[in-house]
Amino acid sequence: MSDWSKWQVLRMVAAPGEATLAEILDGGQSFRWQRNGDSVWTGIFGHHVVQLKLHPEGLAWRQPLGKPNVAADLGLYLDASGAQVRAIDALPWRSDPFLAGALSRFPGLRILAQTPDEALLAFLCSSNKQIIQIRRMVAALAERLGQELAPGFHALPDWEKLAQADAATLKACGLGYRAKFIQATARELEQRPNWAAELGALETDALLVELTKLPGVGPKVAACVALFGFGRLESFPVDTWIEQILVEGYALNGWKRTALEHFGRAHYGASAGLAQQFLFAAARAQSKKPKD
DNA sequence: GACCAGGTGTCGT
DNA sequence: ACGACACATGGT
Repeated sequence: MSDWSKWQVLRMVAAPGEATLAEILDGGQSFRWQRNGDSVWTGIFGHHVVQLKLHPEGLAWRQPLGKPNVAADLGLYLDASGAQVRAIDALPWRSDPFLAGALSRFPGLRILAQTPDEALLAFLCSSNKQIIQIRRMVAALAERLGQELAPGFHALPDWEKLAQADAATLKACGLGYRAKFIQATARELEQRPNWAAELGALETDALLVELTKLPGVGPKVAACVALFGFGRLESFPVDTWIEQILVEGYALNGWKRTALEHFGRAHYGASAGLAQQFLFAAARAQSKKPKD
């Protein structure tokens, strides 16, 4: 265990409450956060280790002693300035009661500003897995191959490290058949240390095309990497949850995933990905309730 | 033991 | 282009 700094306050526009904070940190966009006993969250973003807890004006945070101050980076990561509040207001909730219902359930919900590398590695692990299992795979990769940032806390490994990892190590991370996708993508990207900047210069549709060329990256993973890693709020990932909730909410029986992705981007517009995050949260909350 | 999991790649038609 | 199936592993 580390020694921690004093708690400090990060002021936030649209500060989240307890349920929304849980959805932000453990709702399937990032897989690097864990809830400790007393509603304290411990997580890693970039090369920073942080603890968070609720605060009326935003969030309280602290970090291991002796590290560069994370306040500025944390504010960007959590969109403390509330840029996404305006993007949410631009969604068509005034004419769409179904969307309005989802938005009202999780006030303060937002997209975290992960790095492209983190989003790509995590969502390469995501296919055909539950969120808790993805988190364990990512944690295992960090622990075995990532740089130690503070006692017991590891950054994610870079692509070079992943490309060089032996099969036994990857197998021990519980990746299953995803191990070969991760290694193949790592071997491409270790040759392209500037890949994120290169792809980041592209328009979103071109970005999606390029991401899909990587082994193990199909339409859904590409959309997640664009949304969560490159901050493309118009990107609209369609997974089993979104498929189900769109079909039910808009009576789109028989629509396939590519068609639903087009529907989402056309109907929700420039911040369709944000709408997606609220719908995803609402769908999962619904399924946890007892059956009616 | 069967079924499913924030899908993708590969094969049939 | 569309549908079915295999894929590794573990259980919100």
